[in-house]
Amino acid sequence: MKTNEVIIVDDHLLFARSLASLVNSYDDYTVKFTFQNGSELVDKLSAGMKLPAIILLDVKMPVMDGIATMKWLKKYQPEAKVLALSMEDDEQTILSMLRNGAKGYLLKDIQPTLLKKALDTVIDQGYFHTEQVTNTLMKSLNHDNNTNKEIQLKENEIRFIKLACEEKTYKEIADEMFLSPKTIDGYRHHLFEILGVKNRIGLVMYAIKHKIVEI
Amino acid sequence: MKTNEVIIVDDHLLFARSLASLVNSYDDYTVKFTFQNGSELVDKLSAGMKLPAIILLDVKMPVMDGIATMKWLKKYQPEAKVLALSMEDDEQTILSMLRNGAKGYLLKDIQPTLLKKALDTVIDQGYFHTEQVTNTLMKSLNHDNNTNKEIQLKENEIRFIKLACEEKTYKEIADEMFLSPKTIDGYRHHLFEILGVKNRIGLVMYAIKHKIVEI
DNA sequence: ATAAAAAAGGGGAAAAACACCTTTTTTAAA
DNA sequence: TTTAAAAAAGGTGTTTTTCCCCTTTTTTAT
Repeated sequence: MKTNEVIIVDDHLLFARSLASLVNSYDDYTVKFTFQNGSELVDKLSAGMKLPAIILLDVKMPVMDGIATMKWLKKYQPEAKVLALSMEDDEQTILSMLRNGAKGYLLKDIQPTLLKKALDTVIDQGYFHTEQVTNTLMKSLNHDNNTNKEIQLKENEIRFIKLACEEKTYKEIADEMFLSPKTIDGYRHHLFEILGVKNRIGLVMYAIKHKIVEI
Repeated sequence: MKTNEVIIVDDHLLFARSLASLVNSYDDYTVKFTFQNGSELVDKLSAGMKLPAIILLDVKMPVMDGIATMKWLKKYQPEAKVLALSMEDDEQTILSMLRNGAKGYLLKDIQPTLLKKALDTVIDQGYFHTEQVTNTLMKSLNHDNNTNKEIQLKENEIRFIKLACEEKTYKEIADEMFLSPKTIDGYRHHLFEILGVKNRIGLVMYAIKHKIVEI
């Protein structure tokens, strides 16, 4: 039987190493490499490394995270079969990974046997989704409003949001951004509208939920 | 050579299982149990199970998290040797675990070989601390102010903070808590003072940092 | 060239922040 | 067990910030 090559990308070395030994214990899978972040993977692929059968990709990583990695893969290696593997179970993250082509999304609290099944199913059918993740997605689809549709924020808007999460007045933010307070007021108003929030508190909560600011 | 019993407490089954096989590969350590949360551990200890040589305890868990578990152990099983094992690297969490008696705090991105060293050192010397964690603690000690000293919030203050993280006016919060807006203003003022924040934004950020509100 | 957006601004209402000040309730100590 | 101190709750009013509506100018893109 031919063995399927697996690459693990996870900054938690302890986990990555442990996971590797688990995967290696399956006799039709072999871990070829473990990388600590997306950019190590991208470097190797850019240097001509051939795609493995499956990439197990963590979402939350420093340097180049799961979503950034998926975006790169979607563009330059769309054939890559990626299983996202993460403890982040928020809609936004899951949606983002799947939108960018992940073949499945496993939460790290799954039963170990499920990993084997996921690997097999991705090899056979090209995708694998747990009930848990499917439920999350369904919930998000039936969400009263459309919290979906990726909102693309401008550079200045992001700068503004970050400052709005600090204990600053809009006047101070305006000074720091070398803009008129009225322009800041415009940013504020526009963001309230497109993000569907009512006040600065809502803006801050949005920023945190969507990881625009790190806590 | 006698083998040291280890118990792993971690809700991420995949990780727990993988970690167990890693620990079992050391010939002087044996994983006796893996539990999914603190309360499973507490149940077994309450039922008379004897303490293992070392407990590897995750911090972020549903049901009964690491800090709650440490508090229980401190009270009822102060002899327990616990190594906290977590990806949370924020001061507050680390401090809280160590204050409650953890013998060490390992971040999940450590080199796998360091785990063995940590286990050995805890057995031999009773504690083990990485440079990384020591640095975090030092930084917190030298922190301009005293962000330390666990602040004990009252029930009503916590209720208020949670509502303050929603897009509500103080008037609405007062109504919801059946209190005068002026009492709410008192809470606000008092919290600003004891938490060292300047405005409601600061309060919200504090609440999130200290996990008073879930996001 | 023209439309769309970003930036800047005026004026005003509402909410938040702040400053004192009073009464009641709880807690701790004499 | 009274008394002092501290915490909780409420009152009135001022200043500052936030929020909202609407207009003009400047920049950007088609």
